[in-house]
Amino acid sequence: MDDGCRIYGGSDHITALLQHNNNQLPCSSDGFESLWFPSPSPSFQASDTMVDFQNAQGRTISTPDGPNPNLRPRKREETGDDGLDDSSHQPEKKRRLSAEQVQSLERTFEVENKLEPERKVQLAKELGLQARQVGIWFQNRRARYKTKQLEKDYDLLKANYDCLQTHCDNLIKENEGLKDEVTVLANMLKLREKQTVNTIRSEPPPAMEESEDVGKRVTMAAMCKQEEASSVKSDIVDSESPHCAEGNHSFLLENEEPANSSHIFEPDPADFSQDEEDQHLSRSLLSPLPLPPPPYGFPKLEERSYSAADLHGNSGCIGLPVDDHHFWSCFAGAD
DNA sequence: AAGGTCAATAGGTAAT
DNA sequence: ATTACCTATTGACCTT
Repeated sequence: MDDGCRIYGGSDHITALLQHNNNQLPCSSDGFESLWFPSPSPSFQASDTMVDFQNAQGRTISTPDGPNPNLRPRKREETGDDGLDDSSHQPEKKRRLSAEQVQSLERTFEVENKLEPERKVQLAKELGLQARQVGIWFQNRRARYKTKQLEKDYDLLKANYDCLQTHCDNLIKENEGLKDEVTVLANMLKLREKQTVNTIRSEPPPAMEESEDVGKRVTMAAMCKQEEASSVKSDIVDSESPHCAEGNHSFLLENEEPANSSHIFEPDPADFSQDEEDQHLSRSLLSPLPLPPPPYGFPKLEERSYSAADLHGNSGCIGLPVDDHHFWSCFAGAD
């Protein structure tokens, strides 16, 4: 917002009105119903924390909040347009609220981050402030809280991202290791096949006729092929099972019996449970994470439901469905 | 003097 | 149209 926005078209009019016609005050029907002018108020507890906008005219106008000795006229109840040009009176002096006032406001904010109009007026009376000041304080306080919360959310998301990144890297490494293992085992099988063929060739059966001999050889070669195929297949399957980590590949190399497919594909309860685990993990990793809304679409305070507990920092899984809390709980340490 | 904090302002939006 | 709220911003004050 540049200074150009601060050229008050309406306020110039009002200022001129005040300066040139002391007895003509803006009435409430023109949208300036909250206008008032400073004057000492018996009920007001003077405080050096108050903003002092002593008006030169020293006039008073009644408002729903009563005469305000501190503040410049405003168009709207809480944050509306200013009714006066700054250049028309003394320079504004901002004063901070006293520690007691802030303390009380903070206490109230912990209970209710938004105030009912009646409560606002009551609190203002208690603290010797204008209701509008209380409203502005709550407004700014909500903004501060939201900023802080955004920072927290960002830190949490970043920690979650880093965690997932690490997990992903580990999986990639593990996958590469398993691929290497498959390659090594496949090469070993090829070597073994060659050795088998050489053995058959070097030991021809003595009492076998030529045609019978050829037939046998073809059959044996076929069996070898079948064995090779089964072994490789089972190896790949097993590499994805827990047996892989237990080093059971040696079974395939040491066992002289042909590969038994019924054994290889025998359903193993452990495999099932592992599959379920893997599938669950895959779902967790592949499905879109239940991320909180992006910053540009940050939910309104009402939507976020700023409860008292929330205000105390219990919002570890902000915006997440309850079901997702289990998943996110693995990052609990990140907070 | 620079940078941070905070009360206050300006303008926009949604609900009524 | 009014109202309450939000966001961005200003400007006074304070701390370093």
